[in-house]
Amino acid sequence: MPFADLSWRGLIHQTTDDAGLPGWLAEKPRVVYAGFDPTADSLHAGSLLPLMTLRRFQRAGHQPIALVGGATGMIGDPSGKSEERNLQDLDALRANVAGIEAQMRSLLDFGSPRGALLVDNFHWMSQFSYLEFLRDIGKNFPINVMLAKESVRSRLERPDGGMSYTEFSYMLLQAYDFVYLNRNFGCELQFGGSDQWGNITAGIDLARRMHGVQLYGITCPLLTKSDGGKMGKTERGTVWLSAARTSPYQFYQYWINVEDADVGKCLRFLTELPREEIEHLDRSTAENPGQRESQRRLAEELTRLIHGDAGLTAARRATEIFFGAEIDRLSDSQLTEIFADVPSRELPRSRLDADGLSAIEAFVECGLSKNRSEARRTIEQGGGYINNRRLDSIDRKLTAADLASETVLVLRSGKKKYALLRFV
RNA sequence: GGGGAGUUUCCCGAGCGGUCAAAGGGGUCAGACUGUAAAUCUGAUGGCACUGCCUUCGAAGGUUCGAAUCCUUCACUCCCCA
Repeated sequence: MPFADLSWRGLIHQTTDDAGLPGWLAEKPRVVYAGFDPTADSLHAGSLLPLMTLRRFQRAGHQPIALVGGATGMIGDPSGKSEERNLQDLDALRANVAGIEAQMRSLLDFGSPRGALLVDNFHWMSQFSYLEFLRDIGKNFPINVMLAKESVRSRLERPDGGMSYTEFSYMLLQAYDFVYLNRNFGCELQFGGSDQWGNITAGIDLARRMHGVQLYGITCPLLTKSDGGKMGKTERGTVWLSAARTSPYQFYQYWINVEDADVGKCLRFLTELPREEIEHLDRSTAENPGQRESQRRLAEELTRLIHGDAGLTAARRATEIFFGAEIDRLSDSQLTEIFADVPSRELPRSRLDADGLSAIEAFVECGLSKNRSEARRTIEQGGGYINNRRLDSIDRKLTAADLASETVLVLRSGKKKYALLRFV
């Protein structure tokens, strides 16, 4: 049942047993694992795909294991990476793992009897001595097979090519993870992006050699944008799942702005919307692209999933206001939350007294205009707004009556460049 | 070592004694249109106390009522011949 679901969603790139897997999965609950990199204390948009897939398996009655690579993260997977990773120190890794775990709790059920597990391969990898690892694990890897792996070959073929012995060993570690999870948790299926194929099959080979057991692997296509860029990156950087790093508003906006060409794939890969609804949304995008129904639905689903109903409400409210709704009688805390990403500046409250602060000065003070000439120009051309109300005169003076909340004035230049002035 | 060309406002690039804050293009900023898209169109684009004033055309001096434009020296860049 999950197989058919994964299949129509386009999530199946390769499997180790096309014919057998659907039946094998339907037969009884299985244990599935996918790996995550602990390179930061938060997961990012790119982690959503494997995470959602684990969630699909769990909902279909299987037991998911999320493996964070505390050990492998120290090494770095050479697949598709441009350069060798900086080795991270232990404390940083520990903190990262803790942050990631907290985020996974909202997507996977860790509580019930056969609930999801979160494991860190540092726990078992750090127990090995070098000699033991070579003797027990290393001897099972023929060098010629390792060299033939895509991840290794492509690296060696590059003009600036080459990789360290450490990176070369990466696949042994990931292979052993699979064997370890099989032995200790009965895990029999590994899921990953198509770039993980070599590492997954390495694990399957190792299990067969060491224990004579048959394990399985599924890879999914990489989630890329139609223009070749990486999904989950903006000009301002990575889209994180942590609200502290990427506000719910920014997160929501990222998905709202997904290209028409990519939105169908995102709906299939990242949401749990049923097939009929997604197909309906596809038609809507084709016939009525201006409505952007698909993008709205996508942003809504993902924001709710990651940031909850409260996060979604906040993101929507921020969206309304960012796109021009008049700002009136709000509180400082509401404004601060909505405009969390906007530059702000404090001025003494006395500046609003008497004749008040000229609009031109306000634009310069908050940094929206470099100098008075620029501020004058912007306002003269109809691009100056206070609390989202267009300024109609360059002589406009601002007083306490213009505050949008207790102490805040919201300035805007053009369509969506905002700044705040706080009067304290 | 000899000969030649150049250095202009954010960038490219015109200007070669007054009408030059300096053409044109790019970029940027606003406006219109629009799907929070792309494209397009319009306006603006040294500063300020903004119908006026001040500071800019490699640097410093000089000629002139007046210089980005002429002269001198200096600095840097490029090309050609040795």
